[in-house]
Amino acid sequence: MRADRIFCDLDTAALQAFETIKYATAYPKGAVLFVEGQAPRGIFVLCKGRVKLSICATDGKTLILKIAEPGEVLGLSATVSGKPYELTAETIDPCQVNFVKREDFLRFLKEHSDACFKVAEQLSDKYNNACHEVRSLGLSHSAGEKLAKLLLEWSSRNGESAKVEPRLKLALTHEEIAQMIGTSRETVTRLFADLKKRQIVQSKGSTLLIRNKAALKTLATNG
Amino acid sequence: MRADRIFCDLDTAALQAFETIKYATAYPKGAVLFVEGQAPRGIFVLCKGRVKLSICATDGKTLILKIAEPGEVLGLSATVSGKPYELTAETIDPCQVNFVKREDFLRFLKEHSDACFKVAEQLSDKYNNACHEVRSLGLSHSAGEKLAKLLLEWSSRNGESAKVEPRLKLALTHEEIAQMIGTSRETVTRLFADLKKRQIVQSKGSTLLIRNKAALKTLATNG
DNA sequence: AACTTGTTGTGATACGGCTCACAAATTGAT
DNA sequence: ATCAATTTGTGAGCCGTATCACAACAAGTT
Repeated sequence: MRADRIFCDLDTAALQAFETIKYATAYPKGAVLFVEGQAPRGIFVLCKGRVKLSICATDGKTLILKIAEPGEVLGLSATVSGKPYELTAETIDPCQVNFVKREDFLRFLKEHSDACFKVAEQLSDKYNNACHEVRSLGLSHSAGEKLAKLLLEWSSRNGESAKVEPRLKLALTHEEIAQMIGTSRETVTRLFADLKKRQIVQSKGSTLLIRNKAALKTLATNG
Repeated sequence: MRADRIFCDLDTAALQAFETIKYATAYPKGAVLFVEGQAPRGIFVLCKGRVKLSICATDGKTLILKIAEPGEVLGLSATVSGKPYELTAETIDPCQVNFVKREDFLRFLKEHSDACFKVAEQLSDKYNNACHEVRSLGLSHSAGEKLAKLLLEWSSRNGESAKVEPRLKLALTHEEIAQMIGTSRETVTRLFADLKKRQIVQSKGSTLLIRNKAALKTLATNG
């Protein structure tokens, strides 16, 4: 319920102020919170559900940057800088969201310096992630390398990372996975086929079992 | 001299505080301010000269993210978040830099909320740029498209953008340009040859004349 | 059970761009 | 002016992967 972690450990005055300016809202699956290029209306604190963050080229080609989880603040940098949203946010589950209007939020930041500092930290994190994305995209990892990285990252989220043979749910289609690593759907299908043939992974329904984590790590680091 | 623009329009108290914690330093050409992966020592406010910001893969492949100009604050997000520097900063001119130690800077931010807000804005900008980079890398623009974009961006910096046939100095080698758009040196050479053959650009020494801006723009937008 | 719709598996083909290997042209030192 | 070092120009070949075109499933509908 209280998943707006970022603004949680503020002093009570700030917390109260935040309560008065936030709008608790609910969105169905598939709702669009904002679209890249739009003028920033405000921030969205994700409390429940997942949100797909993506950028999209004029020709329809899409790159999924990340699947945001509860606790994340969306639209923060655009709201702070006043520049257009740099990406598109679309719910992929029913979501609960706290929305704060831009003017309210900016006033809130100026009046509560500890919140402002938290925001700076948050923005640093986002920048950090973006840099990782740039690294993975720019230093031309092969598609196979990027898929291996993605699978390892996913397995580390589910608390399954410690296990020798981590298990994970593939909640995304090959098409979406392709959009996450910047390749085509067919390539993803072929890569999975290859991983299975080489006994590195094994799938039962939508569950994927990593049978050879070491091999996957090798793939993730060496071309 | 007073090129640390970001912290310029603060109240006098903050300004004074900043003066006491900054170290004015000078670096020769080729000096390394920080390396990706290092623990953050503090921020570097670039006052004079240019700094090359890059990330580097284990195999030596390098991607130049940007050439920072005076006024830019380097190492900001790492210093705020405490995570390692996410890129490498190396001077390509003799540079004058104001350095502020991490602890001093964090204290400064907590004591001067307007500075903190400025930092949040600055970080938003950086995040924005990173997103653009992601877009240009991820949505697989062809090498030609990216080069066209780069040339247009450069011509718009020199105040030459208004002119019908902007002129610009190519201060970088083909190799470095290749590292900026994530391709190989040979490809850059071939692309330039092609642009010249098609009368879109023309070069005299290290000066490049854009003869057909419209064509270049077409290249930059349509694959 | 028959159909529609969305996903996945797989071949054939084509192309962009990387690599390798030199040659030609600059640039800078002495 | 000469020589070394760097940068640029260009060909040939190769590899990864995008694209196209279907076939094989799966899941839900009526």
